[in-house]
Amino acid sequence: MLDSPVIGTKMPPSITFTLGEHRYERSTESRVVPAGMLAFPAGLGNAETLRIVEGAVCLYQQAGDGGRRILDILGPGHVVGAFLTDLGGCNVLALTRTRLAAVAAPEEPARIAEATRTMLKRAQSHALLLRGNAVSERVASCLLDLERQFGGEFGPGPDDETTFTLHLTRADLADWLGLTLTSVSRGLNAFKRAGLIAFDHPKVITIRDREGLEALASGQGEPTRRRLPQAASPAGGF
Amino acid sequence: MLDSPVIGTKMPPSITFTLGEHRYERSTESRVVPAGMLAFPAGLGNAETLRIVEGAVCLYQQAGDGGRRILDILGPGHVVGAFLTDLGGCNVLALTRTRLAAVAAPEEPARIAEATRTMLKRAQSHALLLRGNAVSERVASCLLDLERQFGGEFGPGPDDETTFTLHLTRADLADWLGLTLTSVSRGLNAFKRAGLIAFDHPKVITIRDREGLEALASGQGEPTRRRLPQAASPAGGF
DNA sequence: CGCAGTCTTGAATCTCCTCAAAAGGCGTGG
DNA sequence: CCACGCCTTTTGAGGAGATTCAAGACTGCG
Repeated sequence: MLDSPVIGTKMPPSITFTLGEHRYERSTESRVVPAGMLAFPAGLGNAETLRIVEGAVCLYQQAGDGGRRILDILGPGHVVGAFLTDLGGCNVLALTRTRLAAVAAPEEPARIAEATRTMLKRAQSHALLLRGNAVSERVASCLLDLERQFGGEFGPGPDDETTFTLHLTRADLADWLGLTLTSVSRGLNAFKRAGLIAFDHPKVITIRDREGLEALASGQGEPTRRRLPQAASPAGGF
Repeated sequence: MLDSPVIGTKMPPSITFTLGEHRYERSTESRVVPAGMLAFPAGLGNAETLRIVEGAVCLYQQAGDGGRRILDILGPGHVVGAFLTDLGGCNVLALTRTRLAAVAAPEEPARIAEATRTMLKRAQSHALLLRGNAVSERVASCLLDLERQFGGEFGPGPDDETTFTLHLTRADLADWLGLTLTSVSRGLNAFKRAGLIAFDHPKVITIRDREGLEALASGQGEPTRRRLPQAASPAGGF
């Protein structure tokens, strides 16, 4: 298991303790959660609102048949808390070693309101993405989102290329995007062959042609399976 | 165009005025918007927060190519306002003659916060619906949602059947559900043949077998095209 | 080194979409 | 009142894309 060293040099004194089989680290300012662990385990102060400082989490629902249903992937800057998990019986799972900072009490209500708006917008965008888009559009869109969230990790490379770590498996990606594992893999490799992205290790992605991906993500690409009907009636009457 | 008579007998004195080519009706307590008209036209006091008293509206984005992208359908009880439309450049369109009541100033912030949470939950549910479900599941789920929202119109019929008015065209439904017009029509008629629903007029739907629809909506029905991959890794690791 | 999990790739099937045409409903005007 | 046109809805046939099933390659770990 991870040794949970304190990252950075100016961290306040922290305490490390064990809950179940996992070790948590906590201080007055931030908390570190190892990969694969819930960010809000029972007994850790569930009511807290936390801001992701580094790492990645996924917001998911536990389906009845044991499968996960990933609602969103959140990186640094996003605010999570009971206001999210209470909404639909969701969980917040750390996809990698994630550091979270408590949101100060005086500004907590405003942060929660802002985060709720942000999540609503993301959920609407995601619904639109899933509404009628082909594999290539879904994969392109999610790559761009993940790049925006995690692209700062290694800094920009030559020729405006960005490399980031994919914290999800192909199966997770498929779950999030409403596709199958094989379709995601095919999509990623098609992009790779087309020179839009590059990857040697399946979890380290380099964006090589952002404009090309954006064109695909917005449905401007070659006319693949468009599920959009012709424009609706001008005045949706009865 | 409609004559905009005041519905009900205990309405407060109202004023009627014309904006563009449409006639609006307004009072200190409520406002009536005809079908096909925006609920927040410029010049009508955009900043107001309104609660739907009766009728139906759709929340949609105007796509670049002129098509609509319907995000949600909202019936009585839902709260709409600038907090929604500002989020993603959306519009709120009345699908039928709709009466809206202003939310009183003292309780407005709380209502907005509550409505934002409600809309987030709806958006997440919708994304999950669109994430991996077949035509029958999408149509069944949306019928149940519309029944919950508009089923009180005619009251329950015999044998627990509920009849409601479908304020949307098949094209609108297809847009909302990420399908095509023909697929929606096929789905509805398949349900009709199966005895799950009934309709003579295409806009007046009777729910005849709610449990059957619920089984379909939750994916418990006959194993149609399930896009769910096998359960993800237990600890989503790297 | 072997194992378990992940990722890639191939072939066949199936669902849904596209294109197309006909039927039904509604308002307008004769 | 009926005929006409427009829009909506229904239904059919064919094809494209994604899924399913299945096998093999790769990675990381014990």
